[in-house]
Amino acid sequence: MPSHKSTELRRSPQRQRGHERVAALLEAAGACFVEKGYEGTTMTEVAARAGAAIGSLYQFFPTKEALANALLEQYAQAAYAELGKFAEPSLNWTSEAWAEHLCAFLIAFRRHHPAFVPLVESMPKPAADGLSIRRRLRAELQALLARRAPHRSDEEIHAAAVVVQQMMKGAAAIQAEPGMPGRQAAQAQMQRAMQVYLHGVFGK
Amino acid sequence: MPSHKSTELRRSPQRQRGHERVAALLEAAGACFVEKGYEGTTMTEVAARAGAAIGSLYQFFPTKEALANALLEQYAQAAYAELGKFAEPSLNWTSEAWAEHLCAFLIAFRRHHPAFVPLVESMPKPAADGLSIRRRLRAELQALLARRAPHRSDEEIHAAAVVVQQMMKGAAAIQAEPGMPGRQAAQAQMQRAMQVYLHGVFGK
Amino acid sequence: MPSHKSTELRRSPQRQRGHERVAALLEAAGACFVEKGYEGTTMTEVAARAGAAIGSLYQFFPTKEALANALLEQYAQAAYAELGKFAEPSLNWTSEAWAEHLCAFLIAFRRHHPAFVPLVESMPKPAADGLSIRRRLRAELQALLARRAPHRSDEEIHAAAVVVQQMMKGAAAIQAEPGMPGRQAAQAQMQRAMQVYLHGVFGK
Amino acid sequence: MPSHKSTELRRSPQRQRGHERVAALLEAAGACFVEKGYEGTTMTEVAARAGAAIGSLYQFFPTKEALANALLEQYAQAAYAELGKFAEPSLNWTSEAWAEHLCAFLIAFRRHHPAFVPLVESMPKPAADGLSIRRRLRAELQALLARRAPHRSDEEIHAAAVVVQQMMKGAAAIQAEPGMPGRQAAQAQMQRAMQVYLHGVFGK
DNA sequence: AATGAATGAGCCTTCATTCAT
DNA sequence: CATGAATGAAGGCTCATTCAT
Repeated sequence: MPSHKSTELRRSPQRQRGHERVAALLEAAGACFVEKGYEGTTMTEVAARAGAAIGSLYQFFPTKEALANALLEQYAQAAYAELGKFAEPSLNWTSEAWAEHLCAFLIAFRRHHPAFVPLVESMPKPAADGLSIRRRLRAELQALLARRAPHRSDEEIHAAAVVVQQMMKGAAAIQAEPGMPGRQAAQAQMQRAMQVYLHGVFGK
Repeated sequence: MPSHKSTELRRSPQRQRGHERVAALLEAAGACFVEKGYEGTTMTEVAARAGAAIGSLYQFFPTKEALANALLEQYAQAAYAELGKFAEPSLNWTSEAWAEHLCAFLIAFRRHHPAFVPLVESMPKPAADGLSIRRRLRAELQALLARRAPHRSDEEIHAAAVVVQQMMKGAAAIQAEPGMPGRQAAQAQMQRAMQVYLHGVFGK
Repeated sequence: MPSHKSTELRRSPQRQRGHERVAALLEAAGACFVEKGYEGTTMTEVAARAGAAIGSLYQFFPTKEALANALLEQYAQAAYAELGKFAEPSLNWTSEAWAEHLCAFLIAFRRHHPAFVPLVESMPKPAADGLSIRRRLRAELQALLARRAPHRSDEEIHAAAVVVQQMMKGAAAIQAEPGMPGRQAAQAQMQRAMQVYLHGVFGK
Repeated sequence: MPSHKSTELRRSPQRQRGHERVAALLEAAGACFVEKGYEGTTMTEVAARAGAAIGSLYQFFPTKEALANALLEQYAQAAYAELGKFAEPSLNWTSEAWAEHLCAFLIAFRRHHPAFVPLVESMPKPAADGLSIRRRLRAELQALLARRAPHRSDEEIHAAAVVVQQMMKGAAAIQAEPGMPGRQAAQAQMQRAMQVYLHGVFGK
């Protein structure tokens, strides 16, 4: 088996296919987790859904848990990146804008990554790897708030971040509830509650 | 109007011994669900933990799902009863008192019934029997708020109930987070957020 | 607890109830066996169907097998009695009458005791108690034929009894087949085949 | 037109090893069904008897029922093929030859596939897939008879096929009865009865 | 005698994971 | 790297039968 000089090019298409495979597998996994939850999802089904053999799946993800964590990590990166975009503009936002953007952010995030909540809720061990996603997002939130309200102590900012995060979850939960009668109104109220709260935090 | 199969006991205990057994089984189930979640809990282990044979467990609960639903129903009854006690006194409460009592209520409820959240979150089908617990509690909340703020329309009250419920969940979530640094402060802030919101609802 | 002189009368109602119980249990068992077969029938269901407690059932029938055998024995008695009625009149029957009566007999028997076939076919051990029903009926058939064709040797009569019995089963099977197109015609042909055969047996 | 679930293999073997496994499993299943009947047979035992793990068995047969149906289908194919061989030669057979061949056919079939009868008799649902084996064989018989007795109407041929099939069963039943005294003679008589009947059908 | 709770061996089936090809 | 057969521990559930009340 002679190896020419451009070995890397030779393997490139292989890597290419590898990436596609991994992407397909993660996507299939996401779909399964949404529909069946963590326990209800079988490795066999994930593989089948991605058009891959079960052996292939295990070549990339040594464990079901690893598969789930990879998905979670992917989501975390996306969330982190998205939230990071708020750094600059948020300095000038009113409390209304803050509430609006934060709520919209989590709602959109959950829509784009529908497997996130089911996975977090149904996994046996809540992602022991490093800091949990929620903790990481809270830290980011904290940094955002700190820049906007520099007169507040670290403790105050931390508490505010915690509260705001819970309210974001509330907003997202309202959004997700299927067939709720006055969802629009409730959603608006939730957002208003956050705005009022932030007003107090930012205010003189 | 026969009650739903999934909540029903296969046979209701008709002797002294039977009632004791059922109670012991439910308690054991609760403990297991807390520790392992729904899927992670084994019928065999539940039975063993209750000092009963596996067959005895199935004598009363035809299915693992039925067992979980029975537990959930029990919790629902307890929550409903507890919240009902607020009916009278809440008429004179300030918004501070409302926030305090509501937060304390859910925190205490979760402490007394630790299996509630894990069960709700990890069960495959979120308790299809009748109205879900959360919906039922929301209705109760709505009734409470309606009496306190009679000048608000039904829609406004409903939205407020939804928001308050989410904030209660937020408070409970903060309380439950293990080893969070400034939990006290965050908790206080969460409660304050609810108070401020309710103040607006109850209006001048 | 004073026992007066007429103890028997005292107990009579009890015996009466006992008989009713047994009858009800056997009937319930028959119905279950028809619908579910031997293995598919549960002692619990039999008891429930008879409006009795499971313990009651076991008071009369120590075993599921015993229950089935009791039923079978009951059927055997009925069949035996019925066939016995042919002894006198059959001496003057033509071969047509023989074929007609014999076919009609088994068909009627199966209609009146629908559990018979399912039970015989689905029981693990084909009723080891004494001679099997089929063997007993064959003996009776043999006796009947022997009186009608005294010029035939025992061996000939035995073979004829075997053949006739199989043809009776054939006729009954045809009758039982649900929704067969030309059942009437097939039935008639089966009967005719038996008649032709018997004609040969009886013939000079 | 996807074939019925109950007969289908969960996955068809795609490698050498797979085919061997399936064959071994079917054979083991046959042996078990003969000895214990459908209900009495354990999947575990089938697997063990085939020298396979329980998981391997389920890799190919998703259900105990599917396993039994696969076996039945295999038998049906064999019977069909065998009976098909009669097409040509049977045109010149005498009624004696017909009776002899037909009886011999079923007897040989049952000897070669001893699981057939126990399976048919002890399965809960008599093989709902497509036409039952018996119905299929009857159709084949009908075709055979139609060619030999073209002067008979369809109705007559159908009835004859039904009757002949029952007599074949009778012959096989006699053959199968263990330790019957004059089996040879009875067998001969059964065959003779069929011959006489066919003589009438064929005769002008 | 009647009742119904108790028992536990055993059944069918699933599924994460491994490994030979 | 891909493939798919192999593995077997474990889980949910059934049911004939026993026994205390």
